[in-house]
Amino acid sequence: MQDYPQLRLSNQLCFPLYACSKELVRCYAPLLEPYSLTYTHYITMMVIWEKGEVTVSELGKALYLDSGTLTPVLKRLESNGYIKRTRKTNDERCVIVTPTEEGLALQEKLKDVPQNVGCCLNLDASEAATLYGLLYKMLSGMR
Amino acid sequence: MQDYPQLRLSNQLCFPLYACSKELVRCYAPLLEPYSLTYTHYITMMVIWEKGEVTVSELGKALYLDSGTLTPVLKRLESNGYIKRTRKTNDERCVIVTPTEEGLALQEKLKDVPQNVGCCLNLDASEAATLYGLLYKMLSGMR
DNA sequence: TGAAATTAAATTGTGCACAATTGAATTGTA
DNA sequence: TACAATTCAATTGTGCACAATTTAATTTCA
Repeated sequence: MQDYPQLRLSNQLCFPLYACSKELVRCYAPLLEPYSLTYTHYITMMVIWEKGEVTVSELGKALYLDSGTLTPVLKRLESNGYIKRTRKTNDERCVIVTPTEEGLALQEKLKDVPQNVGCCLNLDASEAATLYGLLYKMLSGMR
Repeated sequence: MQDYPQLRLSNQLCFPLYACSKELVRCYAPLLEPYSLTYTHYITMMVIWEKGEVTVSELGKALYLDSGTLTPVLKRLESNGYIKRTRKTNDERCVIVTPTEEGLALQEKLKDVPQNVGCCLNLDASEAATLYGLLYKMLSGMR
């Protein structure tokens, strides 16, 4: 049946990447759900916390997401009271996203999430660092 | 704005994993599209080629997917003529998936896909092997 | 200056992914 | 043997992700 070894699932690099990513996102769900956040909301908030104010396209570059994904995500974050969306006064095309007080307060509530997820990772610190480096190296060649 | 360093995007291991996975799936799209396949179809066919015949739940275990995802994927693979779906005669609950001639013939057509994707990876063989090992180690602790 | 080109975000349409539920078949066991 | 529990796939509902298109604002430049 299997004519080419390179077409075996166990010979793919892409597959464990795909599976790990999904499983890891699933680990976050129960930790974020109490705040009505999904994983995508969570990483979006990270960029907003860091930059203070950011346009949709800047968010897209940071997160590798386009407006088709971000627009509904941002609408929901806004309706949940975590962010404000306004237009730039000197360029009405751009939407500026800023955190609300409640959005900033999320940091305190979520500060233990990374550690809690890290625990179910089965990697030691040095392995995690190696993995991190390889993933960013790979990413750098892909866009 | 950023009160906790552990909540910075650049301090997450999950994020490059998530981004890499998405970008890599995107690399496959143009290579698979001529055969009306998505990435999910492609990895599903890999398991079918390898096992020759396989139930939906076996596919789910191999691919980390549930029937909610697989049922529509398998229906489409069937309507495209790549697989057959039948019920086990001794257990009518189970659906058995087998490749058609056309489904088997896909292997020849797709045999260069792994190499073509591998080229845009920016990793040498030893780095890829390290990454592979770490991802499977991580996966092993997650389910 | 004014038309063409570009840019930004939103919209539309398709498909994946998963939780939860359903319904049918099978298995376990009292 | 009957009935409860389990298993399997399908269904339902929600949300992400992305390609392609649209609409509006801005910029370029003839």
